[in-house]
Amino acid sequence: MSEETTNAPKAASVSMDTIISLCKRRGFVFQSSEIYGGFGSTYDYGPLGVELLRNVRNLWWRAMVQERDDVVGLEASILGPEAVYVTSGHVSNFADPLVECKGDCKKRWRLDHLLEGQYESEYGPSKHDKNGNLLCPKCGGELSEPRKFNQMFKVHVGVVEDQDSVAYLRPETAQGMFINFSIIQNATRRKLPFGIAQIGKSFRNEITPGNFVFRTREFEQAEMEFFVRPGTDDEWHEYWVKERHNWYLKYGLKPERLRIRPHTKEELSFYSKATSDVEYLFPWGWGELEGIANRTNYDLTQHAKASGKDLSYFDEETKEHIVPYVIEPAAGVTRTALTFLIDAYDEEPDKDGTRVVLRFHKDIAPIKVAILPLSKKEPLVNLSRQIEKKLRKKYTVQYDETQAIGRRYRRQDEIGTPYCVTVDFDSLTDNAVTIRERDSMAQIRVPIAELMDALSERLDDKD
RNA sequence: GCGGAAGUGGCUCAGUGGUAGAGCAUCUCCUUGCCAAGGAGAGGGUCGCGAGUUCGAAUCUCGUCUUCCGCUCCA
Repeated sequence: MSEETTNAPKAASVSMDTIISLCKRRGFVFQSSEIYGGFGSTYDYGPLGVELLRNVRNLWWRAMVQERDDVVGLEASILGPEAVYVTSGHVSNFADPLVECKGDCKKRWRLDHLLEGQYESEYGPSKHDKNGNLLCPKCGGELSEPRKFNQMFKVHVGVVEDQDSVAYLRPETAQGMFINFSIIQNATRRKLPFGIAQIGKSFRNEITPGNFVFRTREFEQAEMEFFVRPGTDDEWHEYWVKERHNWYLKYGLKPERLRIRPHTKEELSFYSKATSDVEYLFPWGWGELEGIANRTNYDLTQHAKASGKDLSYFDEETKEHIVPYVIEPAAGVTRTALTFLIDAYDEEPDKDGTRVVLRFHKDIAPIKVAILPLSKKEPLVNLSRQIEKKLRKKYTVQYDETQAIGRRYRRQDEIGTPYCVTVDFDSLTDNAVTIRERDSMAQIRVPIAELMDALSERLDDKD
């Protein structure tokens, strides 16, 4: 399944420092709580960043829900009772017991993996001291007491401290779909196969967040649980892997920087029968954009057992109760937005400098059109403002009148605006303006009366 | 969390004991000006935060927060 090419694919040559700097300078995304010294692993999205995120969400929602008859939406709560996450397995499985080498190498090991001998292939048979205690597989050093790293955020609900109850911030949006499966199935009268989709924030107390917004403790997921008949799950799994791969291609990610990678047995999650990742070649290497997992009937079965509620599906044709299998495409919204940014980044040599362009797909671009009067003199400004007002009803627009026109084009290039509309002195007499295209820098003259149609032809989907 | 490196205006960086500089960016005015950096001017930092040493600290010490690279984990 993974696409091996003869030429090794090349990651974007842009450095993360460049991306991080651009993101802050132009108001895409930046460190949160900066005036207090910054707060680890949290980021705030500025004016351009929110538009970018919104585009990612909307395009995902359109493809996954609105354009399909077999998927419906959901927005479940972020707070959940302990029972949900005990049942889902997250309370026990999301707490990795780790031991640390107190010797020279200071490496950390997962105790469970150590006990199962998972490191033996690399480091040889397990080492023990004379009392039979395990030693560091690498250097033979003494190991620390195991410590648990629970990756879920535990919160306390209730105003009276000693009577509060434990709740968790969801570590994935998926559980909302499972625990509401029957309600939604009844409400929408959907027959198998059908899916429930949700976009929202999830929280994981990652041991090591990093790579800018790639791995953060608070992140946004776009997940869909697709319920199918047992026995058809493998086909559907394959279907959704292709479907999701194509989605990224459609919005312009470079094919050679995308690949599908099936998980090995060892790395499968506790709930998964098979998982394939859509991976992107980031500046720091391959990283997961989206995981498409076959979660089997694990979650519905567990929740049915724990809650005592029947979560099966009754098939009218065969007159039997089925616990559906689940195929789950789970994408990261924030991660996807970052990927579009990195992938779109381009520098081209210029007279004596560089032109920085974000070559966003038109649907991804935060700003669609910029209105630029050639001069700040009236009546150019007035005319430009009139055009701006009209375009704002349909598109995200920026108006800019400061400094030289060439510089303003560059500013728009740097934030990936596909089109600039320039109003000049001729516009006053010929009632026409210039549309300048980002990638080719080509210009065409169109009558103001036809401007909206001309832009629509370029920016809107044609059916 | 552990090991290593770092934290000076929006960005990149200089300044290593005497109360902060540069380039770029930003803003204003001039320039009838179509692909950046022409002219004149302006705003902006107390040097991550806290404490200590000192007559005096961005510059030394300690603590703390944050970032980056590894270990681990995942959308």
